[in-house]
Amino acid sequence: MTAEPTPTRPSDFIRDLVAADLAAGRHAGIVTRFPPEPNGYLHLGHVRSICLNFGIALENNGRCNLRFDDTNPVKEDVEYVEAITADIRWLIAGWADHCLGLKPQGAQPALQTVNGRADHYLAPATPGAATVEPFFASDYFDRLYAYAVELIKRGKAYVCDLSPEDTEKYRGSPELPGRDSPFRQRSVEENLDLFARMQAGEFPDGARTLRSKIDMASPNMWLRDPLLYRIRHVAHHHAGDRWCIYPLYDYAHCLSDYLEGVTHSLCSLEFIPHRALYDWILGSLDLPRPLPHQHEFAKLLPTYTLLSKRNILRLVQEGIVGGWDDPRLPTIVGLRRRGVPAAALRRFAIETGITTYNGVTDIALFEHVLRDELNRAATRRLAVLRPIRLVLTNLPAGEIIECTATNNPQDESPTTRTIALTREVFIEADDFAEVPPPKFFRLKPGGEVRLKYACIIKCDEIVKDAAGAITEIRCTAQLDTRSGQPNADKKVKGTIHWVSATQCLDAEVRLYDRLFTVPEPGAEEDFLKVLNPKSLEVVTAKLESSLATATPADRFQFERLGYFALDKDTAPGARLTFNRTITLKDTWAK
RNA sequence: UGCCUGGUGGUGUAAUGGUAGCACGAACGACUCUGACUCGUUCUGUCUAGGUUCGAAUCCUAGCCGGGCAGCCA
Repeated sequence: MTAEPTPTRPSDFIRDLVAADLAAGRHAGIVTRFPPEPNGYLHLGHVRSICLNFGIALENNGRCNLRFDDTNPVKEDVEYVEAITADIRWLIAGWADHCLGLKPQGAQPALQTVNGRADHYLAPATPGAATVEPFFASDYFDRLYAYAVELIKRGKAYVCDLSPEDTEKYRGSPELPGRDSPFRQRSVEENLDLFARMQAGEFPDGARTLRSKIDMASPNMWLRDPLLYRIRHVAHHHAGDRWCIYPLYDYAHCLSDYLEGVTHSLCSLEFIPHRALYDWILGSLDLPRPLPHQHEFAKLLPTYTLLSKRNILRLVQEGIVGGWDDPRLPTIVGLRRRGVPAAALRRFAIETGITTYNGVTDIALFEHVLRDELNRAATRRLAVLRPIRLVLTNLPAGEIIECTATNNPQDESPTTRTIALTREVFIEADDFAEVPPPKFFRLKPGGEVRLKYACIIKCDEIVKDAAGAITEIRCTAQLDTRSGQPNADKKVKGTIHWVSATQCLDAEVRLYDRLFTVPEPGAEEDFLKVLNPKSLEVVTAKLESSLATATPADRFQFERLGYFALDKDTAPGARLTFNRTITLKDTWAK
């Protein structure tokens, strides 16, 4: 008997719970959902939720609906709908694309009969359907309205005329019970009439609300007759101008889940007190299908970054970064522009696990998976960020020595390319020291070093300008140490990268670093005071000429420096612009 | 003085009454035509006190400490 190869399928308390529900026959299949509000961009913190929801769908042959939780038109915009949809597609591409739940364009929940009772259900689009779109909570406004009428008829909801200020006063505080609204005992007929008139636009914003009738003395604040509907005389980005009353999150969310046949509604820890309300609303209606259930897990909070929309917005608005897709930002668009592969984001989310404990995750773990992904995938190239001229005095000008370079040593059968060694080359300024510190393996006066893929050179002379700055290093090339030559196996302690001074490209290279200098900038009194002044440095680098054909999809390792990707600022035919995604690990303490 | 949650190395997690393990990190070493990768060694942990039990991170009691809850936001 041979052992089964054990796939590293994640296990956590939510997956256990899903498995248990399946085993108990509570659901025919698994449906999860990812419910962003279209009022900002997705960021690193969302990745855990996306990977959890899509991962569970994937592992159970289910689906994960992309649903916009768009119940607050004053904060939302179609711009975000499109950006978020694109981010999700990119993030799950090649992994869980087939689990992405979408619906036929314009589809609404359909009436059906279940066990002799009327019911509504919105089926997903069949795979490969021509015109599809995400789900929208706002597509359920008619249904939600009908459910609200039903709640009123059952004596479980009422129209309240209290002002926002009075509503707050009547609610009490966590230590003190609230008081019943003076409008709590209105008759069903009056409630029905008033609710219809709210919908008809007879009252101004804030004049009335529809509230659930639960328990104003509940120790759970979210059970003190929470609001179901408020009046907002504004048009909606998706639903148009048909409505002037809009449902609140708690009311819309559980019912949206139900209408879509969601089985497991996964959200973050702060919604724990809302769970009782989620269950109350669904339980107060006569719904024939199995009810969805809410389960909570801890948000992802990486160090050295800021995740809240408000804080990211401030960085954008104050011009500290260049926009929502600035590569220093933890937004998905920013990360993507920086060159981070989606697979690295997924691994980070999966490897940090799922728990109910709110902690911080060392960003070093992200950097580790990022380097690991890139190490496997990136094509090696030579580039010099801070060039210094080096002359091989025993090579005639104009002579070109072809050297063979490996494209990726991590490949099983690595391919190679040819690079040109010429009399004049550039090396990294850091790789030469006139007065070397201890254990300096690189080039120094009288010292030897290998030019990677070429030969060993010896430093004979330093040329300086009037100010004493080094302008040129003069060396002798030991051509018999090239690969295939008799002395190819000669050992030297250091190997450095280089590019031909005559066969190279100029490029703008943007060197990014962490945006903040402290692990938890969000805990500072003012995070602007802990900004890393060196989060971006722009240099003009010298690249080997094969990089001329780089495309945005390529991932490169500039040897001994780090991983780089072409930036979208690169205009066709113009000078190349590269972003540094992450440096190579550097264990040589400087 | 309310209710809801939660506490395992520096960090993230596993162990579901039976050897406290894994990963990141850090330190040192080996290898190296990338001071990368890889490999090896080492480092640090069950919040506290009682109890149940042959046996407790796990169950019970009490305490300590942390997070959350009073938007017509989600």
